[in-house]
Amino acid sequence: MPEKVHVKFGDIVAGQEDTTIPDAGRKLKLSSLKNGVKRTRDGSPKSKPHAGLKGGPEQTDSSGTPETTTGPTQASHTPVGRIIKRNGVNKSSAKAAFTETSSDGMRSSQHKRIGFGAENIDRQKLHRIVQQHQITRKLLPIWPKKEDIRHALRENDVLLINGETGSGKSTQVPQFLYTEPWCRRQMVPIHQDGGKTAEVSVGGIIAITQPRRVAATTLARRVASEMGSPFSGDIGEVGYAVRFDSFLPRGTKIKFVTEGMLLQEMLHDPYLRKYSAVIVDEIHERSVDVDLIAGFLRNLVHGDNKGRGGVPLKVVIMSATLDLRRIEAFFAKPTPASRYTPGKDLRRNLAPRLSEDEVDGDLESGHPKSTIGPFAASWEGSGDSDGETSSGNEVKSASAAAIAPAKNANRSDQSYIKDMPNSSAHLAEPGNNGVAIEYVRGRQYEVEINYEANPTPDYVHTILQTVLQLHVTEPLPGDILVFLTGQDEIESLHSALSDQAEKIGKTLPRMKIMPLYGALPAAAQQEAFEKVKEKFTRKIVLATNIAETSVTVSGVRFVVDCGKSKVKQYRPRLGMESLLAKPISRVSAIQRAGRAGREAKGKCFRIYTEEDFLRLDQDDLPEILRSDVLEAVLKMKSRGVEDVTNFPLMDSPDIMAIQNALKQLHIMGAVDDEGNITNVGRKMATFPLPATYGRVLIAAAEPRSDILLEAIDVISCLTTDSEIFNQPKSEDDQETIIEARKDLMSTDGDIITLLAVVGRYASLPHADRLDWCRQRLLAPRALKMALQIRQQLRQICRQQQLLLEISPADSEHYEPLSPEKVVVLLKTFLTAFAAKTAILAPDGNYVMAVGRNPIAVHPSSVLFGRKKSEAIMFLEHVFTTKNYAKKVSPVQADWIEEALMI
DNA sequence: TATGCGGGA
Repeated sequence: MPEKVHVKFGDIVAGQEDTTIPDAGRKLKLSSLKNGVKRTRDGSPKSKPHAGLKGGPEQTDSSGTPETTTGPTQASHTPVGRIIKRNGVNKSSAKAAFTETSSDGMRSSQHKRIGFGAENIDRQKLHRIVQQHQITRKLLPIWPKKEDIRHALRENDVLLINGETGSGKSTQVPQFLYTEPWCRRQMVPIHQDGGKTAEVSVGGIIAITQPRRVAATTLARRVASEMGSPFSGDIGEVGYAVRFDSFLPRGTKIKFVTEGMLLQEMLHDPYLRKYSAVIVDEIHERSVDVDLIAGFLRNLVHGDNKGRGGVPLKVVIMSATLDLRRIEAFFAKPTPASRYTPGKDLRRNLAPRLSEDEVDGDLESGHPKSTIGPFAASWEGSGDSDGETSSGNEVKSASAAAIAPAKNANRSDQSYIKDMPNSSAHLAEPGNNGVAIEYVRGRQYEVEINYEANPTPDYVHTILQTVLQLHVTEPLPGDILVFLTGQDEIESLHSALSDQAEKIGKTLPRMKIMPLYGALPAAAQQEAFEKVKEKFTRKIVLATNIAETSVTVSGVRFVVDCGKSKVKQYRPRLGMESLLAKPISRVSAIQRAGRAGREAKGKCFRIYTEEDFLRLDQDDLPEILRSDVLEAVLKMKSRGVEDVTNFPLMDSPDIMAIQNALKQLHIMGAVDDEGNITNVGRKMATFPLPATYGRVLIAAAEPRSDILLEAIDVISCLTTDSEIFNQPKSEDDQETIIEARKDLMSTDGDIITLLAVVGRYASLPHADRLDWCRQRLLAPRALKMALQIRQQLRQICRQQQLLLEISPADSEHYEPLSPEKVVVLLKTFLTAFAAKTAILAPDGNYVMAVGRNPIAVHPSSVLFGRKKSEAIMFLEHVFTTKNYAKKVSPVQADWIEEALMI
């Protein structure tokens, strides 16, 4: 057997660090304290009976329903302290809940319960729960950093925290900070237009952003429990806000939000006056939204804060990977030595990407093999390699971090750091740039890394062998998680493994093979995440990237990594996106391997060579460099950015991509000839929709069209996160589906078909809807969501005065759209999609009206395989095996001409 | 003529 190399995950990540950590200066900055206006303090909490901890052992009050609100008004605009009326109980009698603060968060969280004054029983139970939490909280790696983190933010406005998985940063950092003096709500004078001055409330809440809804809600619940703050009722200190769902009790001090939700709030509150601090969690995932948030926060920190009455906004950036230097440079106080020029100084240094051939290469043997890796040096350099015992306090002090890199021999990592722009300038003046940094070790069991000896020609086949070998040789417990690129690979490996499973001897455990990808129904996904119930059975999860970042797949001790994933890539020249399998980044490979060490020691099998690994890019390309930036540009413009090319972004898109976006926005009437945002553009941005769909709604509301309700119906269907039409898996399925949906599929294309589906569905009594869906093999959950979105969009349209106050209820008589109205609706879509059209060429293929690229109707369209019309409009297109048009409708060539003229 | 990596408002 080949030699194995034992690598601890923290070590790999930590090993990339090769420089000293600037120590936060010890000078006390008084400015932020001086500004502090005396706190409005209400020491007499109004007590009102309410429920105990939701989910707790005893729920004493059954009268209160969960305080979870629905609908956009409350979700996005509810100011804290607003009186929310529910269950017919007016809660206005309760006074503003300002909590006692003390220098010790623990003590205060125990005695300051608001609303529990009269209920000794509740108070005692909560007290016990909080005490129990204290024991586990103190064991978290981040706990000993508590005072350092508080200190850092008293002296600096920006703090970067590098906290690995399991460090406890997401739950603990807000709790460390909410009792800080700078976190108090203040009434400050703000000068307004016309020379008037108004008293405005600033601060009092800490926002913490999450990339995913599930993270925002579950973290809020967890933190509420740790603080003894109720998760139902009208008073509490911890809340959350995600689309369609928010819980914001009066007295909220810590608020978990999705990134998109914070951006939405910035439309109405560009200075984030509600907040004393914004904590950006998981910034390393680098979504477009988080990049925009980082830019806005940088402006708020370094720009004028007159809009906040001079009250500084504290910013905490948290990341699980160590590429903090660029972020530090980004947030550093502008000085002559380190002037930040958007899109120039921070160009990322990318290693050339491996081509498909280089990664696959050719190969004879498919046997897993291990080699000595470059990461043998451990974080501390010695000891502490036992994962079982290392789950205690593993806090990395800043000074120790300076030692570790010397032991790390990886040249490629070092050169990556060395070439990092701006790094040396800032390291020369530690602690002087207004940015503090803390490093916290994570909790991660040891994971042994194995590589292929030689490149594999067919990794699905090699993975099959590897999985079978693992199953035969490794004892239970120990589930296997396989990373593949897409549904097709998952299905083919699934069937190959199933064939083999039947041949396996009775003495071996059974194999429970579970696919896991986004298009699967939620229940099937959930099953893959859960522990396997059957005895003497090994779970083998075949997953896409979905398993890399979201919820932990429990039970996994073995990871098999194909080394690739499908990535979206925008091509500014063609104005379209492709979706192709590409080699993953090193960070991503490390993340995948880490999935084996969440519960115990684990092993990772990389189905590529170590040389391949070393040639991978360090980081993934951030999404903003891979996407059509039309959305991002509109978001900037609508939030007050006049010159988008000078907006500070950690990574600036290609200038051509920005120009394309501006051009498109101009065609849609979202920006005027000078590039300033128009009223149409502002309205577009208020919709929780792609900009194009927002444009369609505005066009639909015009009197000459008068087709807004229908457009809302269609767009509601288009923006559900799961497909309404379950896709056939076999040819037999295909036949039955066509038969079952005969009454719905329209020759007028996918738009009209969706309109018919949601119209029919909504007209049914609730009791009949499920059966109706089943008979037609439609996804009931998706349709339910469509109606929810429809409701939200109708409400926004009413607010925007696009829709009259009265609008039909859900249940109504369904009537198919008249042929005249069909034309109107399709032409309405053309106002935003004129460029996404194709004309039938003489050879019988479609070519795009703009650019003349060939394009084919995607098999998921109702128009697939039907007689071709003279032209088509499509709402989506993607380049995979070839250029495909999705969500297709037949149009006339002269309609396109007309639309392009305007 | 033959098919959708993953998030989010």
